[in-house]
Amino acid sequence: MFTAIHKAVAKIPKGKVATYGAVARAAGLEGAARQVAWALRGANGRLPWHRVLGAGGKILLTGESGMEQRIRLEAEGVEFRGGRVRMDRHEFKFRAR
DNA sequence: CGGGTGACTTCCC
DNA sequence: GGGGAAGCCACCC
Repeated sequence: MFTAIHKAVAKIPKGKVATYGAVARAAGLEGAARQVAWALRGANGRLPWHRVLGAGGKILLTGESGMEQRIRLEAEGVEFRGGRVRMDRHEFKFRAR
C-alpha cells in the first residue's frame, strides 16, 4: 500500500498539487487520507511529498517542514493565496475512474 | 486484541 | 475563516 500511495503521488505533475484525500482515493485507499501522510513521512525524500496538501490547499505540515514545502511549491510555479495554494489553478485531478 | 496517535476530512457553530 | 468534535484508517506498543 506504501507502493500504491507512492504511485499516486508520483503521478502529480510538476506545478500541480493534490490533497491527501485525493491521493488516497487515487491509491484506492479512499477515506485513509492519514495513511497518505504516513506514507509520505516514511518515504520522505523519495517522492514529491511537497505536492500533497490538506483539504482546501492548506499546508498541514508543522514547523520548518511546512515552510519548506511552500517554498518548494512556489519554486515549481504554484501560487499561494494567503497560507493556501490556489487549488482552483493547481489542483491536480487524478484520472477519473 | 485493546489502546493511543497522527502531515486528514467534514460538519456545525 | 477559526475552533471544536466525531469519524476514519494503518501503525506501534
